[in-house]
Amino acid sequence: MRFGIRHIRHFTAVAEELHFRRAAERLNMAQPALSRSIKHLEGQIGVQLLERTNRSVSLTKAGEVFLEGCHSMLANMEGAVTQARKASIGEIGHLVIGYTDFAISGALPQILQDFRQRYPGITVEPIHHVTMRQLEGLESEKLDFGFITGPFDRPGYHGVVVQDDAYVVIFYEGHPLAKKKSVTLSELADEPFVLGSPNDWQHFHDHLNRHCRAAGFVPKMVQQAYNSEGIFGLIACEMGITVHTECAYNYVRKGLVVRPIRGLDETLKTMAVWKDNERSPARRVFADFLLEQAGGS
Amino acid sequence: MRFGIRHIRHFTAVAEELHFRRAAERLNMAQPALSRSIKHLEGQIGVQLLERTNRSVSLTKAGEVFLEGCHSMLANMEGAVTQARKASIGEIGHLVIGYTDFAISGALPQILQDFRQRYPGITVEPIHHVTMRQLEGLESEKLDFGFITGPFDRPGYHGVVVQDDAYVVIFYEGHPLAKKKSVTLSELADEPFVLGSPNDWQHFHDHLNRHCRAAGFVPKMVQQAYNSEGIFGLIACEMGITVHTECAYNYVRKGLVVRPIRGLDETLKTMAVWKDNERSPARRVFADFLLEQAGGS
DNA sequence: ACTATTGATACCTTTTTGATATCATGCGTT
DNA sequence: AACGCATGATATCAAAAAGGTATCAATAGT
Repeated sequence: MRFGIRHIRHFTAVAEELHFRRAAERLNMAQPALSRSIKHLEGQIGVQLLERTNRSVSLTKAGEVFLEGCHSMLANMEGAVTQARKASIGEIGHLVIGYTDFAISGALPQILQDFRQRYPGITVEPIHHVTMRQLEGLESEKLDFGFITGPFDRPGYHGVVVQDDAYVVIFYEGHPLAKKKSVTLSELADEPFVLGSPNDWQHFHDHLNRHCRAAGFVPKMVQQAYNSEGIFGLIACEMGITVHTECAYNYVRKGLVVRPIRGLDETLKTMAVWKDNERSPARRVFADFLLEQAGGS
Repeated sequence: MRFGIRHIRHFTAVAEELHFRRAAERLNMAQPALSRSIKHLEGQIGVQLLERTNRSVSLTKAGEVFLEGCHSMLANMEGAVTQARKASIGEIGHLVIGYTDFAISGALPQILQDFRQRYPGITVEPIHHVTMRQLEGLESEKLDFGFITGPFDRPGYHGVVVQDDAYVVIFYEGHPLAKKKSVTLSELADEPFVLGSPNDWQHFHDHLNRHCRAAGFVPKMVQQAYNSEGIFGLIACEMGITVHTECAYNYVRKGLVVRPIRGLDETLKTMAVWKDNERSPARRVFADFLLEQAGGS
């Protein structure tokens, strides 16, 4: 079966015009070459596709069948080329994106929504992981992007802050301090804390411990949970209080009270981070999108 | 986009081997030619498909996407060629087949069933028409085959008898003659007849009238119907009797009695007829099948 | 630094494709 | 019946595409 796309184009033209000369004109070539081309094609597939009398041309049954095949083949080819071109400029692709509790409670949903609207050809696959696991995923190329708890700066990586949340305290209703409009960290020195498990929330623990140490105490953890929902649940049971970030305003359950922390200027930064990779145009597109969002706002 | 199937084959080989020399071996060609071929392809679609370091080859995202396209394209092409070949030898196709009441009550169902089992690639589309309409359909190529009431012999046409049915009389239960094991035509001379409408049943009428005339009478038609079912229904209402063929044994309703006609050696022949047509391999296949069936039995 | 491996390049040959001129056939017209 | 016109086929030559051989350049492993 030695024939090319050229032959297929020729055949479809003749099959559609049912006229060699007109078909040849349409193909910008001379009629004899076309005759030979068709004959070659027929020879290669071993089937007569056209019935020629000296006055007219008509398709054989096999020709009809083959014509259909030709059409889908040509469409298929155009499609493959178009898709490949789109893939090369990052108009289609797939991104695996890690996120933390803070990211999904904050800026990430809006970012992904905007991005998907602007680049509908790029599918995103968000996966929940704590910061450390995300960094491993990025290193091993299992993740394209991480939305992690900052700060973060590592050679070969890029990052942009997408969230810059002030810390807040979360009380159950009826807690004595809940009556105040705001509290200071040192007021919490003797409170029992409900916190994320140290393994999974390592970054947050580090930040919290640092701030508390600055305020002159070490937080007493009385309960731990595996995610924000769990923490809020335990607080609702009045087992303790916690420090979280202002993104909690969006998600905290009934029966809980959120209060700003007076005198703590530190914030918890959530960053989008990624490794450059020439092989993934979609990744560059998303990176550019993130930088543009950060620069624009 | 000037590239051929050749290029696609080359690319898939390299993409699968991720190695130019091995791919070239697989394609039975030299490595430099392959390198150039791929480069040409990339140039034509304007996208880099392969990432080459001097030590290894890998697919770009665009390459991955295009590879998928190549696979379906190749499959598509193989399929088109195979289908065309099958169509040319009549292994796939479509046949429009006319039939009369006598044919569908007799041999046709078994014939079609056997044929479809043997040539599953050929679809059949049976259409009910009286003999005259079928002959028109054959002439205008709207029908591939007719199953008509014979005899029939016309230049350019072929035919084979598929059914050779003796005539029978159909009485309602309680009719005086129904008590006899058999009757002669002349015994029916004064009976009221229920018959198919002359327009639609022209052939049958001609035969019946001829036989009755030979027996010395003209049948008195008191009711007409448009098909066998209708005739049988009217007889069940005791509006008259009819002459039909022995295929009625298969279908006649309760309350009716079928009796052979003594002394009438004539039969009603149902024939499959068709025009030769070089352009329809499926038609020749079915014709051969019919002739084989007729010859074998 | 040396070797082996890998893809790229240069140069030539073969194959494929196309253009021009011309032929053969059959239909419609005179 | 003869002629002309339209149509596809054939012959021949030229150009383009594709392939082969020899060789180069880069690099990983020793």
